[in-house]
Amino acid sequence: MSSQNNFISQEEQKPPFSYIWLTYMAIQSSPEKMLPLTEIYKFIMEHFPYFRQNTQRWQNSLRHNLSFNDCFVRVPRKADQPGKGSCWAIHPKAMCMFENGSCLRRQKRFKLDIRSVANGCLAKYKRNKRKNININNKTKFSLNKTKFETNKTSNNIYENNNIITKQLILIGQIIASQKGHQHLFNNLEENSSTNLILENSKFNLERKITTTTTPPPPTFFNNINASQYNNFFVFPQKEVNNTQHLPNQLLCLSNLINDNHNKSSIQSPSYLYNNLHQNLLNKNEETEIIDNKTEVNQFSILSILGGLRKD
DNA sequence: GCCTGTTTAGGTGTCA
DNA sequence: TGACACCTAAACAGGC
Repeated sequence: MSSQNNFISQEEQKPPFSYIWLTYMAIQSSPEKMLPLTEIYKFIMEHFPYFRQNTQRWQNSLRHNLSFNDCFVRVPRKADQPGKGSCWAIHPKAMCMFENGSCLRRQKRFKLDIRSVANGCLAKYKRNKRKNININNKTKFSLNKTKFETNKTSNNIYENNNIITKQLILIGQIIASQKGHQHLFNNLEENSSTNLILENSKFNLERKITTTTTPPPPTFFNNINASQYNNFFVFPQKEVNNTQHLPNQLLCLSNLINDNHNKSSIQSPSYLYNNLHQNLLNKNEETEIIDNKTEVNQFSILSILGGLRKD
């Protein structure tokens, strides 16, 4: 066999990187560590000639990876940034995954429980709708029992779970309401909260809800000019009017957004984040923050805000 | 109609 | 060998 036959050009040889890694490299190459989809495409095609062909195929896969993997988070595009769609960033907690892992296969997939609960509810609904399955609301959105071992002996765990379960339900409700499926969650808390609480006990035990100090300024927002987000976010009015069911984190968030909305003042993510924390600390109820990790709070808020974007 | 984003489904390869 | 990460195709929705 001739050496010529063995030669594989750059266009023919697939780079030894998974789509997750390629996306990671693209995002990390940007000054703000976030890129819109088109820029991610552009980076990959510029650096890897293999991807200049069959663009439809790999771009579909790449979009699938962005949506499917929790290590990627969607953040709103700046007001002065042209183009469609959002920017994509790496979840800070997922960074370690790229530091010492294989570029082809990670040791473990990065997964956010909250998002998967909310998305799982909607996915389940859509799937059943497509199959014309009529399911009783009482059981439709319970969590997977095999995922969380139950511990029914501790009253404290039960109480903590009640708070977190409400948050999970609410996040699901908010996301669902944005997509017109709010009615499906109307009776969820009354009918299945006990199951949810028990099923979540291990989940919450691991999180070890603890007191927090004021976090350092979020580095993620350092490059964001607050004025670019003027009047950007709004909270669903029906949730604001129903405050007795709002957990503290979301209640404060809702108040901040709507107060500022009425005053036509700026509601930048960094403003909301900092004031949200301050409000919680003032109320001395920081133990109810769903996750005391600074980065997670930033991205939880951004994630929620992304769903509430007012165009 | 195209682009972006979400989700499902089925397949392959790798690892413990 | 099963679990899981990853790839691919495709359907679909919503926005522009």
